Amino acid sequence: MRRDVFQAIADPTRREIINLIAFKSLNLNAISENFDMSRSAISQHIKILTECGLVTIKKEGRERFCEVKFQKLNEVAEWIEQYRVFWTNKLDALAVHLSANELNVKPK
Amino acid sequence: MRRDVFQAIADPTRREIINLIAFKSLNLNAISENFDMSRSAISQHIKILTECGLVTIKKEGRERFCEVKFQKLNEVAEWIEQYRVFWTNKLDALAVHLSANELNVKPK
DNA sequence: TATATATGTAAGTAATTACTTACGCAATTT
DNA sequence: AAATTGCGTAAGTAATTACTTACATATATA
Repeated sequence: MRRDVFQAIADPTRREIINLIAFKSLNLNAISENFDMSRSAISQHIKILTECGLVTIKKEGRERFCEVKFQKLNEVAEWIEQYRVFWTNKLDALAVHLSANELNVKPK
Repeated sequence: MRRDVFQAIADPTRREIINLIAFKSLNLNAISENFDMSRSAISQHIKILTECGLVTIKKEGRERFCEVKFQKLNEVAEWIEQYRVFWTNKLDALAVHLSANELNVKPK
């Protein structure tokens, strides 16, 4: 069972969940109130998010508050950032990139 | 059928394909030589990548050369960048972010 | 022209995904 | 103590995914 951040954020519901709890930790019921699906479905999405480390849960009595571990997004950010020079017009950045990588531009 | 960039890059094989053709446009056979799966499977991955706009195909005789349209990655980059301030230590950046958004920090 | 090459696609399949309802359990409230 | 609340999870299901093999088509080569 693959459980990586790329797969976790592939689902639009899970991205919405992250948006929702980005600024404010919420418990599970509060999260599911924002969606047109069962609490159980949300619970299962949260499970996937915690399994890949994107969300952590803090128990408070019978409630579970979910919060985002943003640094996990860095895995995705880094993968994308290596290509940013190709879609911006900053050719200076490309030059920096190339020299930083000592012109080792061969893939694989 | 969902066909967005988030879903396209969720698959590790497709990310490898992008890595492979990032610096050098390759035809389909050249791409599949790098993988332990059938040419047909790679062809289907390429189809998904083209359907979401991440890859375009240029015909040359009987060959089809695949190249990455990097700016499509911007959709993902932007979604992630909004959270970058939360995982870097740059609190100045956070301040800038907050003021830039006029302190409208409520999700949804 | 016959053959080889490069590719697309249909059909089939096993595994995975994204849900649902039902149930159980722990914590809280009455 | 009994009822309510918050949550996790099992089981079932329909749709999707990631492959496979087989076949069709267009282009290039002998």
